[in-house]
Amino acid sequence: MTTARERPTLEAVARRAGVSRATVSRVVNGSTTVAEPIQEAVRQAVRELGYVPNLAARSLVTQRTDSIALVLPESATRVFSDDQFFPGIIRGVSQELEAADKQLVLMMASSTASQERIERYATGRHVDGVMFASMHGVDPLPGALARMGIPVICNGRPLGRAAASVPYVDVDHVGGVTTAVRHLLDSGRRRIATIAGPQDMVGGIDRLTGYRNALQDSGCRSIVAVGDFTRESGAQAMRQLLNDDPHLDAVFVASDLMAHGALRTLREAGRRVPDDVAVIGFDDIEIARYTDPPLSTVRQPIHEMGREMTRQLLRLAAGEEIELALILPTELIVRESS
Amino acid sequence: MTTARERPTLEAVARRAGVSRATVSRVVNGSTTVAEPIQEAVRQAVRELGYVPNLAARSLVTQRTDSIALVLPESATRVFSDDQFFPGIIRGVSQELEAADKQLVLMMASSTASQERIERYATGRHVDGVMFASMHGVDPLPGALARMGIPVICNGRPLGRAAASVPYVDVDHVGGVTTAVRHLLDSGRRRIATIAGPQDMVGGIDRLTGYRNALQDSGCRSIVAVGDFTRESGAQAMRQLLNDDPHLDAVFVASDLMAHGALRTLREAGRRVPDDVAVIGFDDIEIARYTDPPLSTVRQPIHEMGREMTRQLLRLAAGEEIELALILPTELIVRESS
DNA sequence: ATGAAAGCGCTAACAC
DNA sequence: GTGTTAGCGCTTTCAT
Repeated sequence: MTTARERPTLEAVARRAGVSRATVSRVVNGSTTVAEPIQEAVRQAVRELGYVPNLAARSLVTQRTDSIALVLPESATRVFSDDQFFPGIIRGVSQELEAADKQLVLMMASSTASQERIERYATGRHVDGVMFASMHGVDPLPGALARMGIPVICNGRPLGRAAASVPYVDVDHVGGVTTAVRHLLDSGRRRIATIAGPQDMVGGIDRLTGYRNALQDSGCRSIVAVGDFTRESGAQAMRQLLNDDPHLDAVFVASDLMAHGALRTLREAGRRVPDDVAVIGFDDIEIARYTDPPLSTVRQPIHEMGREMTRQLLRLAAGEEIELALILPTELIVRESS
Repeated sequence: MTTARERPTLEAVARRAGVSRATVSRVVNGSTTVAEPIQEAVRQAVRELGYVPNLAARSLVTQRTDSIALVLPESATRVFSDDQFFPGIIRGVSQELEAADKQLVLMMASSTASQERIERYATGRHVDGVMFASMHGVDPLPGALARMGIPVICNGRPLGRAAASVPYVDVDHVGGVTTAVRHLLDSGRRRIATIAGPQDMVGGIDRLTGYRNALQDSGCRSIVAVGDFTRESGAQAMRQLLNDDPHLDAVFVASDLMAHGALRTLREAGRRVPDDVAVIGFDDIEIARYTDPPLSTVRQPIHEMGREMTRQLLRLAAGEEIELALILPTELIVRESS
């Protein structure tokens, strides 16, 4: 049943239609310089034989594959958690790729083995370009691929040397956080803590930097706990902060998911939000509108970032020059608690 | 920076090492019939030139690509929701593929355009085989690919004609549900309702069949509401059931996520679980252990199903014969409420 | 053990 | 407009 039945080639179609291979190729690829009756004859032969072009052969000569990889250096468990970052990026990417009629190839890589397989896959020219998102630490792969002449773009400024050579799309973490912390200062808060994100990810690092910058000018001291962007880590970090400074009156949390966990801890500890403690998150995920009280947050355009990243990569793959960095704006969303 | 710098070919490596292309090919592919000093010379040339084999050229001659597609005919939003089915399957698939050193290519297809792109991709021999999961309605693609001689396997019995020709891996929905409903009957319940899954998916259909079968022998009448496997639809369906029969004393819910929603509705309606209404779900997702009360459920081995499906596909791709259907057992998990 | 040579199926000049 | 031809980069007999 699955005997790889002889599949018809261009040659076979050409014979059947009584034309040359070149003509069949033209028709298949939609060239207009073929007489209508011949086009029809070819199409019929294609139909009768069930001909489908062999992509390997095609890309061997065209040097294109019309597919693009999105690499997520995360475990499947993490990618499919309730962190809305991943679906946001993927939807943005899919949308642009669909418009360009390119195929998305999604690759997750947690183990070293899978990283190597991805490297082979990309350097072997299986894809026309590679996008990276949710990167951790100093990843050598983007730089390595770029050096081999493969179009590469990162979501989030890459850490390490790659930052200077691999183009990226990111949001203005520092600006957004600064605005948020200033807002807290302006509303009279003085003991402003933060729950930072993982310090091996650029989002985690930059948002902590933003917090520190904003406080520096104010004379307030910084109070820091670190989470890993999960809800549970937010709850845990909040407990630690309350322990470190029971009198804190505000907290900036580097992700809404962590902020959600932090709200739970605050409630358990009998603190009223925002009366006793003001909370501002980051991401503007759906759930932020439904927490009690609704969460003020810094909105970052994740979906737009996915789209923009894709557009940039396609330009790169088309041989155009692009900017090294494209930074999208963030926006403080203040939600009055009811 | 992204000038697709001339990439070295076998030819170049051969010249540099002073051997023939054939010898380089042998070394690169790990043939043992090459003298050690020559092997070393070749490896050095490969290193110096940064040679990477062109996969398109290779698969043109070998007729293999060493990559396998997993097609999910769902939107990204759905795939990345909190339905734990997707990560379970994907983890199982990844694990087996990794062991076989094959690359996973994940493809989501909601629109017609993306379905066509996937068809081109697979028929164009970009992958050595295709797996389908979470299928809706009668999907012609699996059968079409199989007819072209492409190894195909489905997760869940395909609906329509494909059921007879495309091999699949599924769990024993009917058996599991029957056991569950019998358990309710045995514990004295007589007004047993069900919240069914979507009736365009085999899981939804078969679980409803199981429910009907089990009731048929008992003389109890069936009370049915239909959801779409989401939590919200479960809450909604439960409201309808309570409306249809305020005196129902049990409900079998076709997924734990819907059961979670149903529990909420029951609580809101002032029904005690399990005293007033017994609830049994399906899936045994993590959250079932933490609901109030903990949820009895039918466990299906999703991760194992992903692994088994992959193993079967790899056998198929290797030219072996496989069974048309492989059905994994389900198991009733009874959780005593505290 | 190594090399020569024949393709794999397709596209793209270049002729006509 | 259509056909002829020369590869794309690799593997794999078949000689040696």
